Parts: sequence; C-alpha cells; structure tokens
Amino acid sequence: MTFLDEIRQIEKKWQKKWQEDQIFVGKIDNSRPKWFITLPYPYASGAFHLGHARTYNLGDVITRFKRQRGNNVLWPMAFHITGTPVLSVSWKIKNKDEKEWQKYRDYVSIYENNKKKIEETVATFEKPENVATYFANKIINDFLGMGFSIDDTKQFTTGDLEYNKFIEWQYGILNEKNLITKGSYPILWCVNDKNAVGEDDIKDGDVSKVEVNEFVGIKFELDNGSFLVAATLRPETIFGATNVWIHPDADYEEMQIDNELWIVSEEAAMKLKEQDHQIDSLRKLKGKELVNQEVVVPITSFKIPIYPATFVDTDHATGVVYSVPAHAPYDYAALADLQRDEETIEEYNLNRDRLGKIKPISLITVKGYGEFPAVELCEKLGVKSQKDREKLEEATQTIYKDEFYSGIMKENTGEFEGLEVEKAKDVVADKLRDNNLAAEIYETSREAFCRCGAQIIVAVLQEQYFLNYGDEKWKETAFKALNSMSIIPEKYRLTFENTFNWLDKRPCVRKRGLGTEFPLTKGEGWIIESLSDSVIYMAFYTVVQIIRENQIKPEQLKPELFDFVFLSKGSIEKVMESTAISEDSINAMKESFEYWYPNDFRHTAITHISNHLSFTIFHHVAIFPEKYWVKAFSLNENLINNGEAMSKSKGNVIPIAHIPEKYSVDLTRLHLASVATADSVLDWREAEVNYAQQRLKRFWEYATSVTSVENKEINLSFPSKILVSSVNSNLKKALDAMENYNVREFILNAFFTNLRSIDDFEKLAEHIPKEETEIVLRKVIEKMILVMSPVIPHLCEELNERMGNKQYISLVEIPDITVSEEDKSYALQAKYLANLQEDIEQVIKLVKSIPKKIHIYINAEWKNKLYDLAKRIFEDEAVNIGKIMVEAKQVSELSNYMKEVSDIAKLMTKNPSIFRIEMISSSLQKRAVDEYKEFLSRIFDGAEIIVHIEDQEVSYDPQNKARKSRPMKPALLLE
RNA sequence: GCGGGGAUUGCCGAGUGGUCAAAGGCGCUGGACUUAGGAUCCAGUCUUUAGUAGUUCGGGAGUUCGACUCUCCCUCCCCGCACCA
Repeated sequence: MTFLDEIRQIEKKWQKKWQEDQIFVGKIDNSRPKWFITLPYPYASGAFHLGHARTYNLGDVITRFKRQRGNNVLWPMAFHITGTPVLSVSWKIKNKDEKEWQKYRDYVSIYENNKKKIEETVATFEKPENVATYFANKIINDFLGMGFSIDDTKQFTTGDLEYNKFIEWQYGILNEKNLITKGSYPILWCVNDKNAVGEDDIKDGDVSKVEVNEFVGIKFELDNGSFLVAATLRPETIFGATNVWIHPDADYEEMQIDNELWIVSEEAAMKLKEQDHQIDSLRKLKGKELVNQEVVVPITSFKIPIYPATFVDTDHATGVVYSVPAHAPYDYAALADLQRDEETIEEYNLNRDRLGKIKPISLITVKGYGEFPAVELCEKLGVKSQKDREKLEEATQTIYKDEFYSGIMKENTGEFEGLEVEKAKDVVADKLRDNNLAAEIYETSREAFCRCGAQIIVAVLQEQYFLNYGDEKWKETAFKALNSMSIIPEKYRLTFENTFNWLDKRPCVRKRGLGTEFPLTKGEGWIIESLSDSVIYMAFYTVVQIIRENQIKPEQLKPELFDFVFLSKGSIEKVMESTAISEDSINAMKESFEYWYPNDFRHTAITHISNHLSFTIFHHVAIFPEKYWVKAFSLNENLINNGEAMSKSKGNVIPIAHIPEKYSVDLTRLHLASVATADSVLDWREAEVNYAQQRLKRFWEYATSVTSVENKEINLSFPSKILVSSVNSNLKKALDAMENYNVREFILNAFFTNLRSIDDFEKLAEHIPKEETEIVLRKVIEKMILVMSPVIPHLCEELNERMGNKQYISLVEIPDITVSEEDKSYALQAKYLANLQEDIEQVIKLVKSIPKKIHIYINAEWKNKLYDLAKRIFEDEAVNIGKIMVEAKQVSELSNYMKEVSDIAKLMTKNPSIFRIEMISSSLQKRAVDEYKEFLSRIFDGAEIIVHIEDQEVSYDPQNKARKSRPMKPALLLE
C-alpha cells in the first residue's frame, strides 16, 4: 500500500469517528471562553472547488486551533439559496438549454458515475428547490470529507420559512429606523417576461456584460410645438448642434407623454412606456415626413434643419440624433456624405445653399487636437462614409474619452466656458432638465436578448425600495464598528473604509428570484434581494436548532419573539401569549443567543469586502447593541491553478469532492494552508504539492517509527538537547504566529522547520545510542502532532492513538510553550555549529584539498564585551571609531587591547551589522565545539579537530589566525 | 477615470529598517542508490576569494549611520467599480 493510500484510509476512519461522536457540536459551557466563528454559507447552485476549499480550510485550521487552545467553539453551517441563480438554473434545465444541461451533468458526474442516474438527477433540477437541496447536501459532505470541524446540527437554508420570519423581523426594524427609502430605479427588463433580468438571463451575458446607460433626451421644438427628442450621452455638445438626423425610411411616432407632445422612433416609444411615463400614441409617421422641417436648439435657440441619415439606428435610444460634426465622427461623416449626395438632395428637395453652408461648430478644446477633433480623426483613420462603422466606432470612442478627460469648454458655450467636459456634461444636463428641455432616457449598453428570445430594454421601476447606506448616522456608526474590529490581515481595512465611503442607496428588493417577501409591500411580489438577506444571519444559527427541536412553527416566530430573544425587548409573558411558545423554549433561545453572540470571527474571501462584509457591519449596527457587533473579519485571496484562473472552459477546475482521492485530505490541507500567506494569490502547482507530500511522508515515517517507543526520562546527549530545544523554540514561534492568525508562518515553524531539525538530528544519529534517538524523537513527535493537529488532524489523531492515547487529539488542549534560557542557548549553539561547519566546507571547497587537521580558533571573551559595548552605544547612530575607543578605554577588559579594538572598530564602521548579532560566550562556543568534535571529524573525512581559544589555549598558530576570530565566527586553519 | 494591490536572483515565490547574497519550491549541475528510472536521498547553483570582497531585489531621486524594506516621481502588470452571488 502506498503512503497516500494508507493515509486516505486513515482520513476516512477519523472522519467517521468524529461524526459518530459528534465532537464538533457547539454546546453551551460556561467553564470555558466561547468562540463563535462563521464562514459565509455556501450558495448551493453547483459543486465547490479547490478555491472554496482554500477559504474553508483556513477557517478550519483557525477554528481547530482555537478549540485546542481552550475555547468552546461553535462553527455552524447553512446554505444560501435565495436570489436568482438557482431559479435561472431551473428555468434553463426545464427549457432544455443544452449548455446548462451539460454544465449540470458535469457537476453531478463529480458525485455520480451512472449515466442514467446523472440524467435523472439533472432532470430533477427543473425545480429550484431540488438544485438547492442536491448541492447543499453535496457541499456539506465535501466539507466533512475535508475534515472540517463543522457543527452540522444547526443547518438551515435561506429559503426556510423560519428564516423568512427572521428576515421579516430584521426589515421591520430597518424600516422603523427609517433606513429604507423609496424611489425609482432603472433596471434591465425582458419585454416578453415583463420581468427584470440578471446576467444569467441574458444571451451571452457572461461574455459581454450589459449595462444600463443613462442618456439625456434633449427636446428640440418643432414649429407645431411638439418636440423631436434626440438622445445623447454628451449633452454638453448641444452648443455645436448643426442639424438633426432622422432615418428617412424608419417609423416614428408622435405621442402624448406626460403632458407634452414628443416624436421619437417607434421602438423608443415602446421602451419609454416602461420607463415610468404616461404615454398615449397619437400617430405614426415616416422619418422622411420630418425632413426639411426646422427645430429650435435648446439654450442657444438656434434654428436648425432636419436631415436624413441612414446611420441613425431607431432601436437605439430615441432614434433621433442631433448633429455635432465638430466632435462626433458619425455626424461629420454623415454631413460630408449628404453634402455631396445629389440624389438625396434632389429626393428630399433639400436647400442646397443652406446645406452647403453647414460647417462644424467647435466648442471644446482638447489637448492633442485642432479645432475639429472629429474631422481630424475621420481623416486620420480614412473614414470614407457613414457606412464605415468600425472606424467610426473607434473614432467615437477615442474622442469621447479624450474629450471627457481633458476637454475644456470654449467661449461659445457661454456660462460653461472654461469648465472641464467631465463636469460640464452634468451641469449642462442639469440646466436642460431644470428648464424642462431634457428628460432621462435609459438604454442598454448593447443590443441584448433574453434567453426567451425577446429583447431586453431598460425599464424604470417606481416605488423601488432602497437600503439607505448613505444615511450619515448609519454610516458613522458603521465606521465606529469597523474601527473597533480586527481586520485580518490589517491591510484590508482600507478597502473597507473606501467601500463605506462609497456606499449609498442600494436597491434591496426585487421582482424576481427566491427569497423572503418584502414585509412593507405584501402581495405586490417584492422579494428581499439576496445579498440584503444575508447580513445578520449568524444570529439565526444560535436559535435555529431550538426552533426545530421544539417544533415551533414559522407563524409563531413573530417579531416580538425576536425582539425579546435578540434585543431583550418586551416581556416573556407577552411573547408567550402572542406566540404560544413555551417559556423554556424562549429562554433557551435567548440563553443560546446571549451565550454565543457576538460572532467572534468571520472568515471569507476578499471579494466579499465591498459588499457582503460591509453590509454585515452596517446591519449589525442598525439592529444590535454594540456588544453584539462582529468582532473580527479575516480574509484570504484567491486560488489559481498552475498560474491560471480555474474555469470551466479551461477544464482546470478541481472539485473538492476529488481532493481525497486525487491528493489526500491532510496533504491538501497542509499545502493549502502553508504554501501562501492568506493575503496573496495561491498558485496550486503540482510540483509543489509533490514536495509537500514528500515532507508529509517523511514526517509520517519518523512518527510511525516511534509510536510504540516507551516515553521515559533519560539523560540527553548534546545533539538531542539541541533537537529538543530547537523544536521547542520552533513551536513557540508557531504559536506566536497564530496570535496574529498567520497560518503559513505557523506551519512553517511547527512543521517544515521542525522536520528539518529532525533531519539534522538524524544525521548525527549513529553517534547516539539508538534508545536515546528513539526516545528523543518520540518526545519531539508527540509535541508536533499536538500542535499540528489543527492542520493535519487525521494523521495526528492516528498517531495519537498509536501512541496509546484514548482522547481525540482534536480536543486536547495545546499548552503555552515557553522557551527557557537553556533552549535559547542551545539554539544559538546549534546555529553557531552550523555556521562553523559551513565555513569549513567553504574553505575546503576553495582550497580543493582534504585537510588532515582543522584548527578552530575561538575569539577571546573581550571581543564579546566589545560587541556588547558597540551594541549599547550605537543603537541608532552612526558608528564612530573615536567613540568606541574612548568608551573601550574605560573598560578594564578592553583597555589592554586597544590596537585590536581599533581594527574591529574599523570593520564595524564598514559593516555596522556585525556586532548586532546574538552571541554566546567563548567558553560556551568551546563547549559546543567539543561536543560536536566527533561529528565534525566524521563529516570531514576523519580530520583531526583542534580547538583553541584566543589568548588562552593557543598552542599552534603559525598564520596568526587567532587574531581574526570574532564572536560567533571562529578563525580556521586547515592543514 | 476612480479605488486597491503588485514588480525580488533562470522560473514561481518568501522577505517589510540591521545575522540579507536574500527562506522554500521548481529548473539545472554533480553525487549516492543503481545492470531501470520521469522514484528517493545528498550537495551545489550572482561574480570573486582560504572563510574575503564586489554587484544585485522594475527605473530615477530622497530620508537614514544603514533600505529589498520608508518617502516622492516614472514605467509596466493585476483586481474591483454595485443591485450580482
């Protein structure tokens, strides 16, 4: 059996045991500090992959660590199913959307081999609840299969009726506190379904995003008093309008709109009906009927003609365009076309003279362009006519950008002169609107179609409800909460602050998707938006189990119950009376909430900062008193696979369900948590996983070789002491790292560095009695498995059991580790010897001959004194030889060596870091070398090792090397 | 554009004021084991040298006794920008 096969069995064995004994179920225990961690509940619309595993794995390592440091831990899990994705999946499955079917066949085949079964399962997804149930089950199993120490007894989904009641309560409070406001709001809309659409519902919506664009519809008055409405993204160019373009062959419509008469294209009329206007169609007309009429330009009051142009798209905005040939490439091209198009001039009987006199009107100065940017660019790109769409698009984009960011309004724009285009745009639009010369018109950013085939337009919803995150007091309190929270890593705090500042009104209800009905508009079909229903649900974990166990019905979950349980408002008698829930149940809920809350730690991926996590803070401060605000957010970056983002199309997605067989759980856990810091992108590379596997295997081999060794106290030899001390200080460093939730650092010290210490020790093993090496190894391994069990819990449980312990190591407390002076000294000695060995090796390499004798000259103790002196006086100032000399002269041990002192001082000026090292005394250096002599001799092919101390025991020094010795750096002579 | 993050030795990546020529991995070179190894283990991997010294951490300037680490400018790269989970 291979190593991986062996540990895979072990992993399954322990997961089963943990489950059977329910060891991770959170229960109230007042004897220990509680610690309530949450990770966002998964959205159950598909299988989870390695990227998710990274986040949850980090959460588990931290959770297990906290648990083993004496905390009473609760880590529950629920599932998110509200919102549109699940619904959209069902819809597509039902409608036999082949792409979606294949996607879900792929998902199901992660868990299922039988083809027939796969088809059957996917077929059930035509019901949204089946999608959610199926994947919720799979995901929790995936998680348990990763050994995550989740309490799975407090599960719920956001579709549960009990949860809906909880959300209703929450929105009731938000409404009472006036944090919900009303207004109109533009959204993408399917004309067939009469419903809002999301990215999922739009054809190729995932490939090319569709956005809502806000146009300014400018009203050009006709002689008869009705308005020809031209839509633009650039209202500031109104001063350069030379004429209006109409598609001569297209259909237009005259209509009564909000007490005015407008003429727009037929398509536009249809769209405007959805944009919060009262509309009565009066008559249809062809574009050509308008040609040659005149209109009045708002603000300037110029009279300009209406001309025909075929580039006009009646399905885009209003189908009416005003021409600004100086700054709009299309307009310039169309004008040029028309001016030389005799046939059209004849056909519409255009006034040649007037047409010929139309010249571009420049109104914006832009860096890098002359008077007429559009003319310039058209010539540069070789635009021949208005049919050169591609070139014209490019030119339009370029000019739009350049003028937007660096354009300045010219003197012919009157009061707007000198304004930057970026600002003028809004100011001009405001002026037009204020004078009733313009209206908002919305259009999609590209032509888009719903999956049902119908066109997608922009509709304006009235009576839309918003969460008013812009509310000053709310924001202020949220900042207060943020400031008192831990953000881990701290560097993400700034992102939160930016998000807070930017947050404003946010629509919180929608007409589609699963979710809780909005309590303020019962019966109107408004659903609470699914990010807005997921912000304080951590509180629900604390009571859901009690609700279920006592068979409390959803309708009993009235607001006054939650008021009492969560906010201590009202009296229990009244709550009992109105809800008919028993006193015990109510008290149990209250006790549980008050015990577990607040949420001490919430860990997730950084993508949630700008929405979910920020909302969580906002809603907590709105609902709960300060003592229940979330205490800490911890974040991690994404995961990529061999340098590339994981994606279905690349076929490089690794599902969590495949991890145990493909790698092994503990191997994956170890590698995920140690290969990158939380705040950097983790690149999953097979070669590196392989390395982790080798190290894990090595650890396993060391560990299993000593599980049956009897643990008894013996006298330790020097190498054993070094091992024990370094492992101890490594573990101490590991625990310190965890104080800051630095998991990578933790594992590097607790595992990889320790393993290396053991490797080093093993090299010396043949000089040590076998019994001693085994006992020492066992002692060390025992400590390691305890500290490492949060990371590789399965292997540690197994080793723990093999060592004869009955208790789950996952529940054994990791004690504080102290590093004694002795430990420190051994660590320094070990380092000293390692450096010494390296130095010798280096010299050997250079001389390219094998020495018979190696003389080691250890420095005289006064040099240590000198280093100490320098350390003291030059803490943060430049090394000054004079000062050293003056100070040294006053120290009796140094005053005899002033010549040498000055030599070393020179060295110190050159390299001020040499004296900042940690040192051991020369006698300790000697002792260490003596202890190590035998081993040194062995690695250097039996060379004789002769130790000297400068000024004391120098029996042989033909090259006067002893003088060159420095603390921690003995001089060498090889012969 | 705004906001955030980043640029490290052949590659991937640690490191955030002094034991830094800079962890670890990969790759490469040599060795061990070997009549096989794409397996495993050991060693080496900027230049130079009896353990020294020199030049390096996107480019430029500055702060400091001292900078890969701090400040400013420049160049390039990545991510987010809302109603979507």
